Amino acid sequence: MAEKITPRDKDFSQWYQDVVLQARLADYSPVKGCMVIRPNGYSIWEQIHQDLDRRIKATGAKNAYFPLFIPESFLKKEAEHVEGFAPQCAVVTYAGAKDLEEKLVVRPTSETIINSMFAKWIQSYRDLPMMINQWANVVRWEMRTRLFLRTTEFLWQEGHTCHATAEEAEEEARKMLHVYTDFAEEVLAMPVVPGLKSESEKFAGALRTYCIEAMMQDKKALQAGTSHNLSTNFAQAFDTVFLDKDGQQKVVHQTSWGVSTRLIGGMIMTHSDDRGLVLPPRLASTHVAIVPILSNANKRNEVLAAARALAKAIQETSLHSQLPYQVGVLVDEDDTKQPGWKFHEYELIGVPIRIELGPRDLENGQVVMTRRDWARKESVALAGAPQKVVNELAAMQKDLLERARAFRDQNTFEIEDYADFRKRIEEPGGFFVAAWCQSKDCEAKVKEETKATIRCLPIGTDYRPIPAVGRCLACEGSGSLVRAIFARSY
RNA sequence: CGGGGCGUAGCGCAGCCUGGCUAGCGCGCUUGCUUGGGGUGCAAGAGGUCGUGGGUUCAAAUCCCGCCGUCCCGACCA
Repeated sequence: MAEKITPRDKDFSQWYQDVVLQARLADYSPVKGCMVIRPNGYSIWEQIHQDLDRRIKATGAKNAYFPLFIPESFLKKEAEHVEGFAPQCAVVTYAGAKDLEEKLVVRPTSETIINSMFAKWIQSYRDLPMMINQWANVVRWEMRTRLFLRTTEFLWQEGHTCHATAEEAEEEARKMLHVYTDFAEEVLAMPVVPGLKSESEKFAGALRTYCIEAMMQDKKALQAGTSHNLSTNFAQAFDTVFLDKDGQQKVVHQTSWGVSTRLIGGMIMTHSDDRGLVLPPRLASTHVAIVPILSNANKRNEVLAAARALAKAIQETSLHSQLPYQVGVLVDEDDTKQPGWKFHEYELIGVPIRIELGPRDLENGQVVMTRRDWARKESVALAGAPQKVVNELAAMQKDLLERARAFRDQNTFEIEDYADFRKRIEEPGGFFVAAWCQSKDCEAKVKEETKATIRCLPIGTDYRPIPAVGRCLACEGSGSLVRAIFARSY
């Protein structure tokens, strides 16, 4: 069933696609650029949804749902917004067997339609802050698509908040940046750099955009989440005003923030290897696959009984453990497949821990255990196996993050000389931290000449870009320098 | 929209350059036996309008032209 995986050294992009397809996470649909998420892939999204939803609610946001269709006029109310999104919108012009009086945009994001309701719901400062989140699908007609990373239709979570003051809105945008940073690192085991987008890279309609940027195994960057301070841009366009304590009519200050199914792609490109998917335990639904070795017909029932008892013991032990999830254990009793076949299969789909249990083990009172991110097998006493599983699941979650962080740090370089930069962005590649004079021209020049963009401006404890000394990477000027991460990206 | 590749069995491909015999191979599938601690082995089977339309020719999977589909690279990507 499963073909051999294309070696990564040939073509990372092809390797990535193979992992997605062969681990049966997703397929392309008949509609170009649209993705069918298979059960294997969707269960990962369910874990993300469940965990992140809890974190979002903890900030006070409430879930709601807004329509898929947005009247075209709504989108046009905010000038920068429509300019940024119009080229990639899908628009319904004909429905109910006739041409529509007003065209309907299939939402590329929901700022406008949500603001149309905010304007009705918000009357006084007592209604603030208003914090709404929705889990939904959006459509963006990109020219080029990639499974999970950039699909025509994708699933995401988008939060939209209204606040009485600019300070509160800014605080909210920063708070969500933290939520995303913690989530990416704790759950996806994907280290990220939190920072600010440059003017040219920020969200269309935002005052400023915070983001988290991750490094993939080919050393390219991936934007993994964004949190925008929208200031009053949309509120002014939609007349979202409130009566403040001082009796004055004021415009609300807003934020929006979101992450998408792209996180799944990022997680794959961070951890997986040539044998297939590597799933951080917190994203797995099956954490342990027990493969009973049924070679000996006389011992068959004994082996099966031991395997089932072990599964039960693991689940029970995990209930009393510190693990923040319930451990899923599978006993693979299918005897139309050989053990070797099963080993490959569970590696392909990324089951974190595999246990072999056969007649030989029963005699010795042990099992053979291996972790998906190990190259070795270990013999473990049967009695101690459940605790060992719990320990290794926790350790694997930690190890994956640390390994990815070490990889990123090893491939992040300080750089000053532009000629040197042009050489090294090609080979070996990576993140390049350099001084930037904050001019659009310098940013554009670098992009034009090297295909590298400013992924983000790392921020200090004051959330502002970190001042730099020396000279701008591109123009060698020495005025108003900040540190910027330059990299090629997805 | 540009540049390139590919379309032959469910999947992956060879054959094409240099036209010709019954269109092949691997995996998968079916049946039986065997095997089972890293994708067991053996045997017998099923499965193909060679993407599509036209042209050249005694003869086209193979040569020529159009079209369609698909993938990669680029442009695009809050």
